[in-house]
Amino acid sequence: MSSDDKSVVTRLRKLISEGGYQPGERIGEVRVAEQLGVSRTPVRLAFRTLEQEGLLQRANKRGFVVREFSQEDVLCAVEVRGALEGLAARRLAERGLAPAVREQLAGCIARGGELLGKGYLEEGDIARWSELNETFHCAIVEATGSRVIGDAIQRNNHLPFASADSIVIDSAALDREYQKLYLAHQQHQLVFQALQRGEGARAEMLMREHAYIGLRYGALFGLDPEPDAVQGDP
Amino acid sequence: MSSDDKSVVTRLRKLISEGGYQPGERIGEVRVAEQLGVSRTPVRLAFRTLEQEGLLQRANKRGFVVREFSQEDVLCAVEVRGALEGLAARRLAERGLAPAVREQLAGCIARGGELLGKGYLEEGDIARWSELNETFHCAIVEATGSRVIGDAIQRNNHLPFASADSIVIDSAALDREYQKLYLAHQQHQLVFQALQRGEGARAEMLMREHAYIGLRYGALFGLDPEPDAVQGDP
DNA sequence: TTATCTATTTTTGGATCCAAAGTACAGTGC
DNA sequence: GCACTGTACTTTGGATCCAAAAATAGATAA
Repeated sequence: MSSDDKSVVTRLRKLISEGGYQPGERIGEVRVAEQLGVSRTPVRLAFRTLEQEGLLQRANKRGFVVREFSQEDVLCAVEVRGALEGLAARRLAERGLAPAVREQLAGCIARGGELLGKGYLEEGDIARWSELNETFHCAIVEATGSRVIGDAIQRNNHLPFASADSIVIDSAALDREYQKLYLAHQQHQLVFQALQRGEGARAEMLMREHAYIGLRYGALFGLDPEPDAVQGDP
Repeated sequence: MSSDDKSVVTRLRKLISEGGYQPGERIGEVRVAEQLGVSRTPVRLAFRTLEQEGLLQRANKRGFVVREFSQEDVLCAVEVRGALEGLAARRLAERGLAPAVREQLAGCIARGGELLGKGYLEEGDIARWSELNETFHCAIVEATGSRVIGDAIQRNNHLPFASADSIVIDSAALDREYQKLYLAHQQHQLVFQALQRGEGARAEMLMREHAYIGLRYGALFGLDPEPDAVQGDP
């Protein structure tokens, strides 16, 4: 009753990640069902999905608790993504870029250059970057052909702060965020270069390093010296 | 009715991987429910879990189909495991081996040496190797501390032919399988050496290469020149 | 003869009901 | 006063029921 008809899994995921339930807290079916205005059945289904995604954890033979993520876990998730996207990039470089993919990646980079060419960042730019960044990363993964790597990345991305577009946060320091995005843009260009030249190892390593951008690159520009937000809202 | 009380997910996973349902085939709730002697509810729950694991795939807005895996998919899954276990090994090497872990790994290697020391392979040896191999790999992953990498590997392992102990098959050519296992044993020793010395990059690369052993090493010993079993029955 | 529209049937998704397992609380005995 | 046990309540898991959506088959018209 209380909201739109987005899938229960999505809504519950959001509910958890926005702090509706604290990490480590027990999460009950009935309460969630009431909160989402549905019966217990879809909630139970969603619990299983979220368990597999790693957001929920089976409590001692009895129900689920919200999984808590340490700094270490977030780092691991980022490194996992780096490893997997690196793998995808290497495979793509080794097999050669299909023209369509080449086009798509070039398009992303062109749009990125446009976006950052004016030398500063506006409010809407963040969303635009996020979108093209997403497209860039997805294009590389999808070009792998097989869904196996993509699925692995997808599952990992459900963990908090693991996905590729959990970068820009501090919209009060847009000037410094600009520098970070510019560096990201340059890394995209380098990855693209390596992919075009068939430099598999280089593409892989660039992609792996690129994964750290949301986690370790803030320090370069005086941003978030110690990021301590672990789960949930920006 | 028709079987023991193992979890529905496990039984259904086995049912699928043993060819009860063909890859690409639509899988219906009612039929599975009847086959397993349970109601539709637990089957629906299991479907969601298996969907996340990648064994099932949503048919366009209507039910599920059994996912089909190409040779390419199997290769991808193996490479994903290599990338992730490599990551785990690197982290472990960089952080140093805790004495307990060192002990456990050394134990695995000692048992492996014992097993292969006699120069040939007996029937029960395969199960023994499988068990110690499992222990070795798990120990490295678990020593990472964070569950994130372990979960990612675990999920990947549910894909057919992806897990670390899908190696030995041909029990009619035990002599040649012996050579493969011996090479695996040597690789374990090298990984252990690298871990002890804190050689992160080496440990990672060794582990990545080691992942191929179930897929590409048969050719060295005149085994399975073209493995074409993909999903399910031999 | 074929294509399209409609009706029936099949099947999934959601809600409710029932049983079983676990937990908490209270009472009693040592 | 503390511990143990029994009972009641909470909560999950499984089964059944109902509705809605899609597929299939049939019929009619072009």
